[in-house]
Order: sequence, then structure tokens, then C-alpha cells
Amino acid sequence: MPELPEVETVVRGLRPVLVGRTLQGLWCDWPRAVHSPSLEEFADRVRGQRVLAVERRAKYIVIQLEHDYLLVHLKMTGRLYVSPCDRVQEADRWVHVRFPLDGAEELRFSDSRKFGRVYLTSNPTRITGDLGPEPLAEAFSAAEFAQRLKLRDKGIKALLLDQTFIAGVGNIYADEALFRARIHPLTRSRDLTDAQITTLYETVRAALADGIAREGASVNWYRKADGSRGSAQDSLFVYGRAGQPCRVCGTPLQKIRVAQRGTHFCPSCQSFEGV
DNA sequence: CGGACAACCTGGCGGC
DNA sequence: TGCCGCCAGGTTGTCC
Repeated sequence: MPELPEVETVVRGLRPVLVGRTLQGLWCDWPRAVHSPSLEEFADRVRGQRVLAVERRAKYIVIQLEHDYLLVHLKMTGRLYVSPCDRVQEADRWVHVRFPLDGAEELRFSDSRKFGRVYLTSNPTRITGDLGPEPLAEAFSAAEFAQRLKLRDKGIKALLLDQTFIAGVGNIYADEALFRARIHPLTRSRDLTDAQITTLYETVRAALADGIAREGASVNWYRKADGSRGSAQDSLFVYGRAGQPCRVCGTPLQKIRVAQRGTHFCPSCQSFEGV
């Protein structure tokens, strides 16, 4: 679920409550959630390390420790937050990993579908090394986007979802960016005009930036680090709005299957001949 | 290289 | 209410 804007929002919420804290160890009731190293080594190594920074790379939460990096990928339903650890009434049934902190609190990783993973590594590029550029990075230009796009030839929606092409775009924001650019999701990347490519560069960034400004889209499981919802779901143009009128032209929105993902678009605004 | 599909998992929802 | 099938913000591996 969480895409770049949601992960960025979680990171911003965690930063003030986590930086400076010391991790005391590792508790886990679902060993597969710990990708690497082994549970034993993970617990030994993480114990006593202070949190120096909380950052984001694509959809990974990157927690810089004194000697290692703790990476977390939320996948579809993961949540990461700090909470008191002495609660008798446990509201969250899906906590599978806990990192006790100083001061009777703990960093929790909760994940109902159990797809999410945590990693501990001294070299995070071993995990994030194949990821494409950050679409919101200052240094990421329209020219670079166009250049990278022209090296590939596949359906544009599938390309936007490809994390080695652009890092951080997921199903919601891919649909939103394509709608804003008035590009049909099945268009082959080689068939895009230069003008469409430039527009898409802008709309990808705008859709993501708006998502961050609204603190993420709480369509289902996503919550901010403090447990509250974002508001981006209330201002989406097409995602989750099949059958409802297009906010621009009023035509009923359609939902189809593209790259094995539910794909929402306006058949009028995003027709193949719509340019 | 690209596309299709299965896996990994559980929960929520609509239909009957 | 209960059961069933379908769907879900992601990624990875396999096969063609």
C-alpha cells in the first residue's frame, strides 16, 4: 500500500520520536519478517545502537544507526511506529517485530499480511542498489526522465511501476500521474511524444508531491506514524473511483487490468487519440 | 527485454 | 449470520 508519499510521511513522523533513541534488542513472532541477517545476529548487532537519522529511499524506511542501517519495507499493510511497551490491552493484533527502546517504549513493526520485511546492514546499497532515481530529487531532471524512458519499450503504466525505472511510484500514484498527463495507461512507452514525456515527468512529481502534502492516502491500511490517517485519498482523480464521474469532464471512470494491477482511468480524457 | 502468472499472506467486502 | 469468491498502496521468481 504505502508508496513514496506514505513512506515519506511515516519517516517524517518517526524522525522526531526516534532520533537519539537507543535500540535495546529485537523481539519477533514471525521470523520471516526478518530478512537478514539471522534473528540472533540481528538482535546482537542492533542492541545498544543509537538512532542517528531516519530517512527514505524509494519505499524503504532507512534508519541510520551508529554502525548499521535498519531498513524496513512496509509492502502492502506494514506500519512502523513508536509506542509504550507496557500496554495491557493490545489494540494492534499484527505486531510481528518489536525493538525495545529506552524509556519503556518500543519501535513496532505491524503487518497484517506479513509481506513486509526488516533488514540490518552496514551497506544499504546492497538492498537498494538496483532502484531507479528518486522522482522528487532536485537532481532528477525531465531530460534524465526522457532519456531513461527511451531506453525501454513497454506499457507506460508497467514502466512507472518498475522500481528500477523510477523509485517510489506505486499503483495509486501511477494512475494519478497518467490521468493528470492525459495518457492512456496502455500506451507503449515508445509511442509517447516528447511533449507527453515532459508532461508525464511533471505529473509524476506533482502527484507524489500532492500526496506528501496531504500526508498520504489512507485507502485501507496505511496510517501515519502517530496512527492517524492521511487525507490524500479524498482528492484522488481516478484511483478507486471506477464508475464515478471524471472530475474534469464528467465521463464515468473505468477500471481495467494492466500489468496485473487494477487500473483506473478516464476513457475520455485519456483516449489514445486524446492529444 | 517484456509480459503473464503464481507466490507470499490476511482481512474486508459484496453477493447469495 | 454464514460461507465463498474476489480484491487489495508490493515485490520476486519462473516460464515463454
